[in-house]
Amino acid sequence: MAADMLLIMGCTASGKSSLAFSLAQRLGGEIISIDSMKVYRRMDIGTAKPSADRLAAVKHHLIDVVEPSESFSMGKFIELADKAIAELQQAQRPIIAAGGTPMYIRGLLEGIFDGPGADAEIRERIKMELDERGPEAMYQRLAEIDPEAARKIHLNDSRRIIRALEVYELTGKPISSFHTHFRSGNYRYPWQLIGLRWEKEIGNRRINARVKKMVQDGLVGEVESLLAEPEPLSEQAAVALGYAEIIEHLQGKISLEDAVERVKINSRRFAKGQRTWYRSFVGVNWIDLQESDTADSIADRLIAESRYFKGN
RNA sequence: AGGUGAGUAGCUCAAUUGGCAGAGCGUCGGUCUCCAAAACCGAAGGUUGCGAGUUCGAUUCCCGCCUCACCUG
Repeated sequence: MAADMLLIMGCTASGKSSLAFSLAQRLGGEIISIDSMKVYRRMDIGTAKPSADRLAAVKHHLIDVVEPSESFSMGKFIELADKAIAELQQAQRPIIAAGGTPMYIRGLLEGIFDGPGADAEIRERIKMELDERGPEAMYQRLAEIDPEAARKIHLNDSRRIIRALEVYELTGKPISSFHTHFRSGNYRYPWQLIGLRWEKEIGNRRINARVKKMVQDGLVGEVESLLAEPEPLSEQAAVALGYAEIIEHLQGKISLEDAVERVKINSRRFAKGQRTWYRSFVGVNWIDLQESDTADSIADRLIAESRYFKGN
């Protein structure tokens, strides 16, 4: 019988990581992080990475896999996650995937289209052309080569226009011809999907408390030392929540107080986006959390409900 | 106490010579297939501090009051 596969989703600061840790300990499993920012080394405090103790106690995959100066993508994530899953399945070990990057979750669940990955060089060139000639011209070009994609992409959405043109340049085929599955509800692995959710007011309070603690734990110092590294931060790492705002502060653009406030607001916005994504996932068992709940108590409860753990 | 300035959306502020009260941010909803903690789209939200006056019509002009900030004593 295949090993258990659990996937935990939830908004930022909902307690996913702690639950994953408790479950992994109890089940003797390993954790796969589904997080576009915890992949960066030395970005620990602001990404709410598990503590060194926890990382030592339970094997975590997809954490600290790239330098802050490197770029990362959903494609790389899926490649690495698939590899880790294959190894764990081979070893018959329970897999607990947990994380809050919704698009990565979707990609892990349903896969991405079988086409070309990101090409920074081409992307950069198209972007320059867009800046020069304006979005209308690029949108017009897209409409000619791929009317279907043009219908779905807004004129102002230059990010997706660029990506569509990039794929066309790389393959000679419209990006819409690659789009097949995604949001199909057909999952590539037999996951048990678990969602953690708080009443919104409580969730916001948890976010504020977490941000406050990050600052107390030395977020500013962490950002300072990242900026002092010889290699500059990659575009992605530099826009990470909690980092972008502190960078602005360190550049003298805003006060620390304002920066921290922005981190809170942006975290709330992020949580809102996560909620929107999660509504579209099929088959999630949502747990409505109470303030008396702890990661351990929920883990115990889940394990007691044997429906989640056929394999043990 | 006197002087000056300001009170307009949850917040910061716009609104030609009086002429349908707007923006940014936030909030809410949505999109999302190799940058996604990104990017983009949409919506709601106002007794213009209170009261009276002039006027066809007042956020705008006149009068009184309240609140806040700064200055002077």
